[in-house]
Amino acid sequence: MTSPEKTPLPKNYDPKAIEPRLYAFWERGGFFHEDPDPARPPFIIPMPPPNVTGRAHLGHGSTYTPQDVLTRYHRMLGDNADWLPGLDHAAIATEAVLVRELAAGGISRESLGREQFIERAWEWSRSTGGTIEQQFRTLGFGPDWQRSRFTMDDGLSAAVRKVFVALYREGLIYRGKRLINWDPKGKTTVSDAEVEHVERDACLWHVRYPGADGSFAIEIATTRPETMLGDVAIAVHPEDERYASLVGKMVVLPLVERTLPIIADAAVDPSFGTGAVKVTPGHDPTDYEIGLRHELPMPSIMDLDARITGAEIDVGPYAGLDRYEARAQVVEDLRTHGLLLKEEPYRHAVATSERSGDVIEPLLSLQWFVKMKPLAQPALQAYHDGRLRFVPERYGRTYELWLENIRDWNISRQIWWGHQLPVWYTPAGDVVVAETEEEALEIARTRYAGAALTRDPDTLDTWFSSGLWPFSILGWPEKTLELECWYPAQVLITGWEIIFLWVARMVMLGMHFAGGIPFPTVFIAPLVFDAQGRKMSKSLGNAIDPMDLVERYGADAFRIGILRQMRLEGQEIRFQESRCEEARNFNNKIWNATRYMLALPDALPHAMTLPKPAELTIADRWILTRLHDTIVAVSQYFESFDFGNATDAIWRFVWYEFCDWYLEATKVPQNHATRAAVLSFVWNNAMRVLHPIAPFISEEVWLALPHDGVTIMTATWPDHLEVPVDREAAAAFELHMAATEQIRRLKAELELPLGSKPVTTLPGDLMQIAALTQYTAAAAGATIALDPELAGGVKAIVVEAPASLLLERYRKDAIRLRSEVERGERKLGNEAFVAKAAPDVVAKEKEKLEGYRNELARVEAALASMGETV
RNA sequence: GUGCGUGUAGCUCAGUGGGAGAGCACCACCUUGACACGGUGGGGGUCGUAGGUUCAAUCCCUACCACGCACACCA
Repeated sequence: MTSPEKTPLPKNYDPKAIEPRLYAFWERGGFFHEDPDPARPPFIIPMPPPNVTGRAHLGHGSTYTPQDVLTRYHRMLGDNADWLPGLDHAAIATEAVLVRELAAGGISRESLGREQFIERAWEWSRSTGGTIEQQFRTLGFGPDWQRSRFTMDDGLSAAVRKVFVALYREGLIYRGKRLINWDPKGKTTVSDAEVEHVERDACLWHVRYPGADGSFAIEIATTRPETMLGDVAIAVHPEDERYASLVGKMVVLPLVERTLPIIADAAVDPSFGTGAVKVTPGHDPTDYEIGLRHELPMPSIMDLDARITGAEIDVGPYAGLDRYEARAQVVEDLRTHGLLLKEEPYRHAVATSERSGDVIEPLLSLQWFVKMKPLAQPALQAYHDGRLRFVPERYGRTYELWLENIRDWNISRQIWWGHQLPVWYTPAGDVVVAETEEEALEIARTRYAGAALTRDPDTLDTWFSSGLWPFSILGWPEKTLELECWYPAQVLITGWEIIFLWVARMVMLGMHFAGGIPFPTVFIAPLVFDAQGRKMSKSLGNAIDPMDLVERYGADAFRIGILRQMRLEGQEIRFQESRCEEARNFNNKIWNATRYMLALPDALPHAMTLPKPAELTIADRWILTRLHDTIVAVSQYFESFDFGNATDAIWRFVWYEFCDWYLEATKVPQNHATRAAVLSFVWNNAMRVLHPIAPFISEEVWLALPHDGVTIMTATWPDHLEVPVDREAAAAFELHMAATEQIRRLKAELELPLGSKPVTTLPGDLMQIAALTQYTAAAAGATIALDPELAGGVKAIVVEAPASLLLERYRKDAIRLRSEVERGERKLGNEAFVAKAAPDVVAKEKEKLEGYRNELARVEAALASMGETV
């Protein structure tokens, strides 16, 4: 391959001029696309499908960039690598947007009708759904777009129905009246996993319940006085002596004058409040459990609008009031009756809907559930026997704990956008579950001798369909080649906040239906917060749009910036935009190093042609050795998901080793003969190592230099075995580096004048140091000279300068060296140390002491010669 | 309440049982065959506190303090 034409490149790297062009080139070339190939090891990552309504945010930076990095890395390794993208229909979020839009036009969901509503939802999904995928392209993410799936696709919907019917027939899906989490704002149930307990300031009211026989009264404490309308008992702890004599007696429920029994139940904490609690099984999870144990009635006093209703039990004058109005009214009436004993400020965790933010209302309702224990068992087993592991490991505990305490999953939602339950009812109320309406009719005819069926209006929890993701996107239940080759995937990458909602459910459903764990490894990426550790949110105004960052610094800089902030054990990133700016500077550095190479008079030879080993200089050998080590390190960091260290390793190599030292060394005449070949070789390899992290600039540079192939995307991952290593030469060069730094320091401290004429009388290797330090012969009465006797291993630098300048320097050195010598002597004088420490540690200590003593002797001699008493 | 994580330079964070590190910020100097989105040099930390193990602790153990997070039916 010939050297590309040497056209001058602009001085600053301009990502905007390059990134869109390269992305289009990749997509047009079909480089992201892959077909199953049983002959090669698979590397599959199912992309967590972003909400169809969503937009890219910084969280995608920390969770999706690693997926792109690993996919690109494994593609270069030659694996059958594919990153499978898609979109989630985001039932509640989408429905909420549409309902809001309709309301703005004065239309209700019901007046529009289900069919129309769903048509709108489809339109809306189609029109906005492209946004996030386009944004992902801007970020350089390269999933296999041709395989993109949507959770409402025909195929995926069929899988959903199949799974539902199968679970129902196995008895793992059932319908029942249970206490569920009602979201009054979203007008739907939500699962336990979608309920968030938020600390809020509230009030604890102490209320007096008079005894029915008038001989006593009992005081209870509650945060929800309005629910007392649904009270069915008072409960105390069985061993609470204060109330032992009252158990079995009756009290009168204030305001509505119902008599309630006093019961004993261990769920009551005697130390809290008064030790006596009101029991409202229809509106509180604890009370519901107590109600079940004691076979208490469970009246509902609230409807789906969270208004008080007297439909099931007498609620006095409160019927029709909103729950908060009712609370205020009840409190006021209690006060009027003298039954309110105390009001104290109280801070506690309130159950809140993650989606709508509204306070959850526990309600008794007839809903559909998945029986989780039988599904959880194998999923736990897989974790325990190591088939499934988490990185970092501690997240496995989270997974384990949840599965051990798992409760049944409420899957029916009262919204329209989503997978409608494949459930029909006969006029008599018989339940028919089938994959299609035809099948349902058939069942109804044969089993119930009727054909009039009404379909259940509810839809499934969004997470039900995403729980099938790793296999539904591969064509399940059809026996496809994809399923055969690409299931299970190799890794799943996501944030810890959806370990329960999504990860655990994929494991359970995958094991149950697809024949095994969906992925052996789950990498939990850190979540992104602002620099103060606060969650990024629109309302706080601290949210950073990744598109803005790309605009300012380029996609590569965004990726590098966020990857460098990822630490293996970290659970959060306190995002600093400055990291992206630094990364932009880094890219500019790469760009200019490339410009330097292209501007050299030497033609850059083919990238894989190195000079004969004997011809390589120590600078060449050093940078090649460092390249070798960098390839090994980055590969290992990728394999262990340590993206922060991987990026740092490349950064160090490119900037501090290649640019700061090697490029400078190529300006020294003794390195001229070999530099073009070594530069070409090293830079070609470095770009390939960089590519998974910074796909654009690595491609642009790689294409600009001698290379094989059409795109770096399909180039091979550098093989460290092809990079010559010479540790001895590398160590020698490092001595030169140390000497160079020493001289620079002296020059800076002594403020010696700069010049441009290199000294030519120094022996071979020292020339290099002289050149790197811009060393010049005597000027203004000062000279720095290298001790030529020490050429093999530079250890001392002779400085001649005006005594006044040197004196201070030597005094400082003497102080430092004396303390070092003292430290060493003390350590070696400690018999226990010499006797018990490892021999090599002792030997090293002796060597160090010796070195310091020699140096000190030199300095003291110099001081003495200047008339200083030492 | 239980569990987990974190506390190292002004900031964000690496790191190791044997002389404390990086980037940014700061100070000084420098336009040297690419880069001022640059180069060179420098100042700055009792490694949260108190004990313990060890010849040796920033690192291991214990307790405590501070912060963050998850789980939990304290109404």
